[in-house]
Amino acid sequence: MKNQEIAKILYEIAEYLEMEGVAFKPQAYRKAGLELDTFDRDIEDLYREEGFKGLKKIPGVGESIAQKIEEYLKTGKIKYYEDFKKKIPADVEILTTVEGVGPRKVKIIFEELGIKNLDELEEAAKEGKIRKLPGFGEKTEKNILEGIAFLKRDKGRFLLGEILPIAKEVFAKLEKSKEVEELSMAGSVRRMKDTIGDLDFLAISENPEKVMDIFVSLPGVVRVWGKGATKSSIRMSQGFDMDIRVIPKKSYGSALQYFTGSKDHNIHLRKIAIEKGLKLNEYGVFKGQKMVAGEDEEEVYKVLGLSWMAPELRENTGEIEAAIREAQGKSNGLPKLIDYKDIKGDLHYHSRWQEIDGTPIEEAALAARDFGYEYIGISEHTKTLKIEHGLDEKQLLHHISEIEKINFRLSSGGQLKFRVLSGCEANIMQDGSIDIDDKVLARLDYVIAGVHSQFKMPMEKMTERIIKAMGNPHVDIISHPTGRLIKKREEYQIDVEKILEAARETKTVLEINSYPERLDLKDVYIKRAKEEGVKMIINTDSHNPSQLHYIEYGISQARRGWAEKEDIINCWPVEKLLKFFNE
DNA sequence: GCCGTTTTCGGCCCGACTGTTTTCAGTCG
Repeated sequence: MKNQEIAKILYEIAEYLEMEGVAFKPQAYRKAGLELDTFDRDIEDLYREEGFKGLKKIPGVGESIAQKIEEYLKTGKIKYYEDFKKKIPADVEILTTVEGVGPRKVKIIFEELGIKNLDELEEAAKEGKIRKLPGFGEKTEKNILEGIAFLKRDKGRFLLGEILPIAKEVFAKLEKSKEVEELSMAGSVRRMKDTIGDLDFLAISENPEKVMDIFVSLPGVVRVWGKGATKSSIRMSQGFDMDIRVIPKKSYGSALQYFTGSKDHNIHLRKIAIEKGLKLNEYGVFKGQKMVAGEDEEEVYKVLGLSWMAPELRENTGEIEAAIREAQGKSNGLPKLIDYKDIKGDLHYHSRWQEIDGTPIEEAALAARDFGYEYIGISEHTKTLKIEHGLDEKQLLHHISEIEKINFRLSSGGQLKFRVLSGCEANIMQDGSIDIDDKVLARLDYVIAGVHSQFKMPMEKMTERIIKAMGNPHVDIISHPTGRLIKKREEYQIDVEKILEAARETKTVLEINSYPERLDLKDVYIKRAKEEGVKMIINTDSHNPSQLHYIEYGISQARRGWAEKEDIINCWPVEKLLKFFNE
């Protein structure tokens, strides 16, 4: 589809227009780009069938942008855009990712020094050339160098699983202070996004300056970016930034709403406020001079005609419309999201057969019981995954009998209602076959299958491969279905829609893997799976008991994907689960 | 450049902070 190609060009035109200091046009191009990016029809089909008039039906696309899209579809180029590139041949997209550098600054550094990319910018900054430019100074130059170093090191974002534990620690420390009356996390960490740029905290305090003092002297602070009366910003030793704002009590709810975002959610919400003759900002909802809501987040949504919704939903992907329907008592309102306490067991646990880092089955079972679960499934790797000491058929049969013994031991005395299930995580071979004999698969309580080799197959082949595995009657679950490793490895090339269709037909469950660098399925696919009626399971892929808590990350992604309790099969009791697998 | 039950012109989300300037532009969230 050319939708994304054209969207990208529209975004870039927006940046160029911003460089020129043109008002309002950048927003228009950005809006059209966003609409095209998320448009569910192939733009070429649309143009073929409905022509120029069809293009103008896309929201945000009018006469002028439609002409440019038409030009691209006919010639593969847009002259307006090519002219910009010729005039300013700098990589705007990359350069503006540097903290403190926006389109206007890119224009200046290009026109004065001919800088086109990050390396050239870094060199010029090191040579002290940047500080001499109009509107720049020593500090800006230093910030640019630090910004580039940061980008090079971490690409600017951190895994939810890296950040959340630290966030909770900092939260506990700040909360203990007498000066802090009320404290919340905000931003992407409150929305539980899979990666986090920085951490945002909001507080109520009689003594904001003291809170700022405490904040900038937290352990682990390596730099103070700024310290104002109500806002401070710091860099932590782990490399990420944290912000705090002290908010007046009467505005706390609207500030929480505002700083939780997402940005797109907020823009949409503000437009609704305007339509109602209200003004929404971080200080409250106002009718003229009069404040009509602000202290309580739920009230802020209510006066705008919406029901309150969980932060995980706030991505402007339909939750606002759903919250309006909810508030009006209509059907098709907000989803009743799976709760963080709804999971009854974990079916993806690797134990001692791996020898390297696994722990024995019984230890895992007791840990899972203490974690509050009713069951745990031990799913060892299988034989073709040599590096993980995968089990062969004979060892799998031994695995089953050992689990039977453990279940017997755990239930003797009769007081313990806990069950260990025997499973495996078998390999989907290149041709879609499973590396373990069907007769042995049939003896297990359940079978997970996953792709662990040959990741770089063409889309058609990879899709076929996984669909064939789902067709095996013994395969119940597909683990980490897209294979992504956040910041490390792209998804496999697969046709997600076809996979969903096959999963529904074969009643195969798709895993939501909670491992911090996986979170696979990701939120948008979870939402699609739910819409298609495909069942999912949230597993941790733990290799020892201390990883069982990863389940929180998986649940958060499920919530971001609008999943409800009935969509997730490990919210079920064990009998229902086993019956489902047997069918 | 787009849009419209405030409709074909006039408005578009908006406030805080930094670093530069000497009253404010640029960037960020």
